[in-house]
Amino acid sequence: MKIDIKEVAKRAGVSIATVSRVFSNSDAVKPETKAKVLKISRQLNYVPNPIARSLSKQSTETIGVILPDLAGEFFMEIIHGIDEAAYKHNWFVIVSSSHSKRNILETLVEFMGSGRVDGVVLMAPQIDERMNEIIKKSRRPIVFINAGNELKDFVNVKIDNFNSAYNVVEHFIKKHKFNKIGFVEGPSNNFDAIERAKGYYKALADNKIKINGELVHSGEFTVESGYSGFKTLIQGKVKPEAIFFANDMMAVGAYQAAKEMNINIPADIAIAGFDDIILDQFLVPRLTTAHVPTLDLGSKAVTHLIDIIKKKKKKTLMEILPANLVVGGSCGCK
Amino acid sequence: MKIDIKEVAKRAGVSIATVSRVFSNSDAVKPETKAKVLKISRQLNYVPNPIARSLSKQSTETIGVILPDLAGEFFMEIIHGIDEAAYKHNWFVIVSSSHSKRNILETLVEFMGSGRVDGVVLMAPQIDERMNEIIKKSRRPIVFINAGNELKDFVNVKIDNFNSAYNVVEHFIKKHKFNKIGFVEGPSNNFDAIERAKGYYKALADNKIKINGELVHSGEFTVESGYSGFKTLIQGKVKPEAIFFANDMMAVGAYQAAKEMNINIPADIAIAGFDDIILDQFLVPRLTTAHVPTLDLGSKAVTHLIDIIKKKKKKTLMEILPANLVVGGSCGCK
DNA sequence: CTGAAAGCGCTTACAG
DNA sequence: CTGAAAGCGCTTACAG
Repeated sequence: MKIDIKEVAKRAGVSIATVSRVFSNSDAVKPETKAKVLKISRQLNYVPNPIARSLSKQSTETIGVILPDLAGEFFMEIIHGIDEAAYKHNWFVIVSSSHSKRNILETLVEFMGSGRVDGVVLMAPQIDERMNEIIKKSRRPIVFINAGNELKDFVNVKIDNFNSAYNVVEHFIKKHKFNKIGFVEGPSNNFDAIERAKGYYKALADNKIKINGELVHSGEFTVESGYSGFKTLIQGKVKPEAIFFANDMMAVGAYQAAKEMNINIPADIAIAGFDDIILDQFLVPRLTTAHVPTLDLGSKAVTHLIDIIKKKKKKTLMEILPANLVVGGSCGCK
Repeated sequence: MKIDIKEVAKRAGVSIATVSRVFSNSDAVKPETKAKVLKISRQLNYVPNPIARSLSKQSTETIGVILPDLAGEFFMEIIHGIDEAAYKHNWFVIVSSSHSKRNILETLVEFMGSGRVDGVVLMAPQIDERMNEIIKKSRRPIVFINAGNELKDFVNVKIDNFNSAYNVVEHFIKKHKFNKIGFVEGPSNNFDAIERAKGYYKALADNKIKINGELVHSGEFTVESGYSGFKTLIQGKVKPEAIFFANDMMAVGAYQAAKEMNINIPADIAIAGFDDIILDQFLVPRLTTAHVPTLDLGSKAVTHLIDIIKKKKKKTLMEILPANLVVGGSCGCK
């Protein structure tokens, strides 16, 4: 037996409009009537059909999430944050990651064109021309996570790469009195990597430490590039006292290289990274790094998105979350 | 300007029924008519509204996924597998994890009662009475991941804990000629842990190795319990040649303990785990373990679910995926 | 406080 | 091969 609003209305002796009002609990309904409807509903195990409601209200109370890839703990935590925030507001989340077969663009079009979601949280490593067009044309709000600075007219929640990197390097300088500090950069087209590099240079400059090209090596955010970056720097002309890796995965590569070369961290050389991935906790000594608050990234994005949808006012906002310094043993502390 | 089926129909000079047919591409439509509709649609950027379609067809082409918790790489990969499989079939995925505030039960009721999803993939650590009732009453199909054996009437995709654990232990016996093999168990109420323990005991028995209670220690699947389990066994009366940990996190604890105690793995003692978490790859030496195919777990579950929904036949099936042995250096190989 | 009725954007059996 | 019309299960402006 199918239980719909009609059935409940019939059994409660009221119209479907009244039943509807009871469940949207906005309009006034006489308490007795309400009680009766609720009682019948419970008996019948009735739950309003959200699909029908969505069609009628022209809103789904669902947000779409588009991530570049569903692998990796970083994205996992973002989804976690998103899910938590959405739940608080009683919203649903549809997740979609881009695979080889499906690109971000396609998913975005799908989400935007259809009435399936009321808004989208988008994390795209880079925004190209076509994507930009879709975004500009879009009627539904979009909140970005960790996008570049080019998106002036949107809400963008991101990490403070610059200052956080600055703080890591300054820790080396102020606390440990190092002045030969190596740096293994990230990919040159990566937004995060660029900001982190700027932080490194600025920290040196502010502390009157001359920048030495011998101490800087390019990397790719991979374990391997950290491994080779470490070896190169350590065998270079200028021997660094410390090396700052633009992300933790590269620092992991450094641990491997150090082990092979019988170099002790931090006695022989200090190390720091960026991200605070779970793996760090298992490194011996623990890696000194900047903690990226992934969970917050997700939950803030959702909260902003729902605000925009509900209030229907277009907001422009850049929220920058700090990545606080996490001091482990790899820098020489402890 | 709102673009709906009516608008497209008007501009293409056909009825909405025809437009609908073009997009459901089931019914025959004259090629020229179809081309015309498609052209107009493209111009207008028209995409059929899936909400309206769902209401009309009484099916959503969306599956709900309920996981005990959205944290941890294990679940991440499951979602990844689910998402991939769903995408292949052009279905959507709504994810929901249980938090402190929301339990699995509540989410299940929500999914089942409403017309929001056509079926559910459920991963629950244990199935209690109330949950069982909901499950039994449910009209929509449910596919379980890693549930116990009690669910005879459903599709259940799971890991072959028993045989995989057996293989790990047998590797110690056959390949390395060990006969003093320690074991750190998982939680006693955990289904996976129980099966893995059985595998350990059976491998010993089949190889005529006497079971020695001194060599078995209880653990909690945590790093800490692995740490203390390792210490206890290594300082026990019977010194083990090898220790099998019921999961990798506990083995990680063993690495830490070994380092502290200046014990070399595998020279002084061989180690093996179960799960093949990402962390393993960074352990030195790499951990020997059983690889749990999480991705497959997710994708198989979805594929079964969609099959059931589409064919509308109730299926009962227990699909058991092997967790193949991954040989690292921790057992003494290499 | 409540009901009749139009409407949300589709699908599909029926008729032609 | 195509169209008119009923229907999917709700919401909500309007009238009372």
